[in-house]
Amino acid sequence: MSALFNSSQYCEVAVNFPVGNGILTYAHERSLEVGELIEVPLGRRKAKGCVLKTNLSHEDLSEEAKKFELKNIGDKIPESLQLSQKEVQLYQWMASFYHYSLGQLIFDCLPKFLKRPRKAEIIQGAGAAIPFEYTSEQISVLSKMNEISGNNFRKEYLHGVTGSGKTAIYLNRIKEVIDRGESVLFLLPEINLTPQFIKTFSEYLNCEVLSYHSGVNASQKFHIWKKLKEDGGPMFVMGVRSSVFLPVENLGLVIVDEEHDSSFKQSDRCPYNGRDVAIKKAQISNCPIILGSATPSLENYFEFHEKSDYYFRLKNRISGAFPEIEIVDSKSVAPNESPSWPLTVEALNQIREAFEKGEQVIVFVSRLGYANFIQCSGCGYKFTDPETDTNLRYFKRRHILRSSHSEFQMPVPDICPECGNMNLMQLGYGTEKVQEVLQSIFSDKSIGRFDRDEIKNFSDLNQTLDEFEQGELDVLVGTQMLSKGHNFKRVNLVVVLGIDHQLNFPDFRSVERAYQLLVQVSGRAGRYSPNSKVLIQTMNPESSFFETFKTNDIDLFFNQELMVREMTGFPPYSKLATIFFTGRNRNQVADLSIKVKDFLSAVSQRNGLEIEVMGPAPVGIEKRANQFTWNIICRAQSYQSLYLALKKFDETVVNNNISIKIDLNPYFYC
DNA sequence: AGCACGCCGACT
DNA sequence: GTCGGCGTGCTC
Repeated sequence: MSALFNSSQYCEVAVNFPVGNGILTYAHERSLEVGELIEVPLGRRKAKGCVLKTNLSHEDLSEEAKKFELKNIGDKIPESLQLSQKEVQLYQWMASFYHYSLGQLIFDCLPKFLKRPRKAEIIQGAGAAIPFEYTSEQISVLSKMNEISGNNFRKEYLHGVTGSGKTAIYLNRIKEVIDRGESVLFLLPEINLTPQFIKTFSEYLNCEVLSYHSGVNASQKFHIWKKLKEDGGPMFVMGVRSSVFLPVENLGLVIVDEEHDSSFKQSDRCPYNGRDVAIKKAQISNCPIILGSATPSLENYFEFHEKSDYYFRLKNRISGAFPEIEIVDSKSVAPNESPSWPLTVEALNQIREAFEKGEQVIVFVSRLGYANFIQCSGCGYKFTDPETDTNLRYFKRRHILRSSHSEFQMPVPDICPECGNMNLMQLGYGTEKVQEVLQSIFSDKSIGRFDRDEIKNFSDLNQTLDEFEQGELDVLVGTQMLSKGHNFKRVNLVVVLGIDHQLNFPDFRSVERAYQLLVQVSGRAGRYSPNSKVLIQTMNPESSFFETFKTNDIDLFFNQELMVREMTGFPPYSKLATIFFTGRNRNQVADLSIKVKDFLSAVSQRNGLEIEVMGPAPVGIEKRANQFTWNIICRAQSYQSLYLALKKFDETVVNNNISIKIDLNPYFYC
């Protein structure tokens, strides 16, 4: 150690604050390691930080850093963890890709540090032999997978229709990695992380199995992090989006199931996509990643289909058959004229027939509650949420009006507060209404509901699924929650209501989403029968969308949709980024949006980046808790040009009382 | 994001 | 006279 003179050493620290990239320079005397979590002085307070570079000399510093009288770092954060080189690398990539403060990102992703964390449940897998036979199609896919040499990073895609046995393929691949002593990270949407699913894996894997989801509390989460840091033994970790940050050592395989699912996209804080971060994580760990789905995202279909050697396909169901698709014109049933509304006569007849055959029925409805909103027939007054100005949804059993966009709720009023009229109309329908209608028509049957309103936790979920399994329920009326994974033995009729809402949603992905939803919902019918049906009610039965859907040919759909995207210039033929501006003063928000638009257009022009900047415009819910939000949308041919322009923007645009958020690869286009 | 400074309204 | 409202500005 050269202790002569005041030859201080310096370090770069990613500090948990939202300005720029969040990286600041400090002096340090004690020895420091990259990835250490420390406290640093920031203005008149202390902030948390993560060490990025150590032992820098004065010459190593940037001109910017030299202008400051650099302060000394503080102590190590007590009870904290230390990040590995690979973790730091992943966060650095994310911060740069998503244009987000590195320090803030790290502390957003890490668990809360606690003195005495409560133990989380870790299951010891039984390692039983797989008792079922693989089909010839599964064997063929597995042998093609085995032909690929090496355990290095590569992106694989497993595209298998619903009921084709993707899980068995995963299981085979996972077993192989565990047997060689490495760990596996398996990401999936929360609604698919069912107890049944966890049980399946723990039965056949000969290692510790742990799951990470919203039901795991902060204390248990920290315990899991510590356990993973200390124990490099083979482990099977399955979890939701945020599990991608778990410090799994000796990672040998990453799987992202239901890759297309919107729940991999985070919308608040750093708006990352867990699937894309998982790809980067696999790359950093130099191991393969498998993306899987019955309904690939168009972006990934475009990337893999007929382009990749690692695109694998299962086209047949293990048992049962694909359901017949019947499109029914719902214009025949007018609201409030028929007691069966919103169900058509055709739907009711087929439900009755299913009952006569001793079968069960699933009715899919796109919305919750009893009515979408309540309106006064006298003066047209609508009951709205004071926070967001959106219509309040009517929940009959709870006797409340509730907002879908905030916590606001109120008792159902008897009279119109504007004109005193007592005739308040209920408009639109949701799951609760459909349940009531079915119950009144089939009074000797038992109609259950399966939505966020009714199913609040694992135990509700298990109970309702058990009741359905046992035949105590004849019908399940449900939302998206019903569309994934479940394997019902006696369901050969699925009725779909409200798909028009999905199709008419003003977003370039609305058709893709509607298609994915229909495929997933259809996947619940005919898992064990050659004769099953999906009945779809729509106001546009002649639409070519349904013609395509009826063919059961997903390649046909994808090719049509790709043509539309190419003509309109949307992803995968372009890359998008949305920039949000939020502030209390509407004019300032609008002015800054315009300034930034002009700035980005000029940057693009000057550097030949060919970026199209659309907007600005207020967002769907412009005013929220007294804050206004506007956005602009940037469209480019490549990530590179988008990156360059947004980097210039980060470096140049300074704002004081308007907060700015960049959403790269936004999921919603509005 | 915090946190302090600073300049105007109404309270013991 | 001072307590406190939240606009403005800065953080290695």
